[in-house]
Amino acid sequence: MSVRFVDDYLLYLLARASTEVSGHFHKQLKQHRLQVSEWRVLATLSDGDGMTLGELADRALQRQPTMSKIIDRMEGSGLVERRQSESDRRRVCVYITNDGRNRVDAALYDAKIHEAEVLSDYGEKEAAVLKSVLKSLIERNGVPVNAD
Amino acid sequence: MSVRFVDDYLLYLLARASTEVSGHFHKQLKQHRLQVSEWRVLATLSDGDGMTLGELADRALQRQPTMSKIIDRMEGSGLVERRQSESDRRRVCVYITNDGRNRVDAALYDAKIHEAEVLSDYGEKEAAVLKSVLKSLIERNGVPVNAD
DNA sequence: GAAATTTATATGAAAAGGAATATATTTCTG
DNA sequence: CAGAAATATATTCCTTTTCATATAAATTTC
Repeated sequence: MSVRFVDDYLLYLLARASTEVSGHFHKQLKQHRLQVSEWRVLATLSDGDGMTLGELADRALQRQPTMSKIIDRMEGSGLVERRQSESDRRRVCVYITNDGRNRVDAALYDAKIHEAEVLSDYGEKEAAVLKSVLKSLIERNGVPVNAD
Repeated sequence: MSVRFVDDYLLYLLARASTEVSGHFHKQLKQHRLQVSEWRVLATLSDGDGMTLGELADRALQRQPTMSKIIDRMEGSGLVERRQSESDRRRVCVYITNDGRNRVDAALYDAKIHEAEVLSDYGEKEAAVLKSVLKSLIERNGVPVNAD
């Protein structure tokens, strides 16, 4: 019973764990009529409005041109709105609308429950260690995201 | 300095860690002229040919119709080939060609170096714990993948 | 301070992905 | 064993993403 390469390969384990764990929640998102990318935008904005489009792209794990189009759609469906920055007119900041706020609040509620369910398989300390290792992987391998 | 929701949200940490850690390697893949999905197919097949298209889709984190198209492309570029199963003619098994084998071997070489680099930030024990937690997340949240 | 460079976002064409469904084969049921 | 149900893959149509590049504003350089 040999172990396949991928079954012990870190990048695969990360990708697969992310996919599997997210799977259930992504189904719930459909009940909120939210796409995964829309959810990520709203969740990212949920506790800090007015982020630039570029920063939003980084945080929501999308490329900049993709984010432009995601915001196009979300603006069209009334979830967010663009406002040009006054200090730097190249920049476009994105804000949640009241509608968007209501939608994301409902989804956030489910997200927290789901996360608690996933983590209920582990002890409190174990969960903390998992998160902290993930954060360190992000820090050490990612582009720094503006440490303010 | 409040902590944003997403910055401590397990699903986000998983997705982000996966994206960031894989980022560097995915750039290397370009030098091998391999797409991420192609790499995943080849890596999955690399130590066990002749998997059905459906099983391959599960393991390579793709949906079945998507995998049909990926295999179309890869067959076109000579990386793999389809063979109909004799015992069950609905099934299509996928095999690496010699060309595909050479390409994946080169990429596997880089993958192992890259993984070692990422893990070099951690102790041997710490790395083992990380992988084992990821495996348990996969097991507990995923559809069982045929425990043979 | 004008030209060159850099930075931020948008756009267009092409590739890839997704949902629903068609097709073919096998298995189950009475 | 015939018909129904289930399973495996392919296909169609449509949406989303990507790559390359355009546009516009700010910053740097001389």
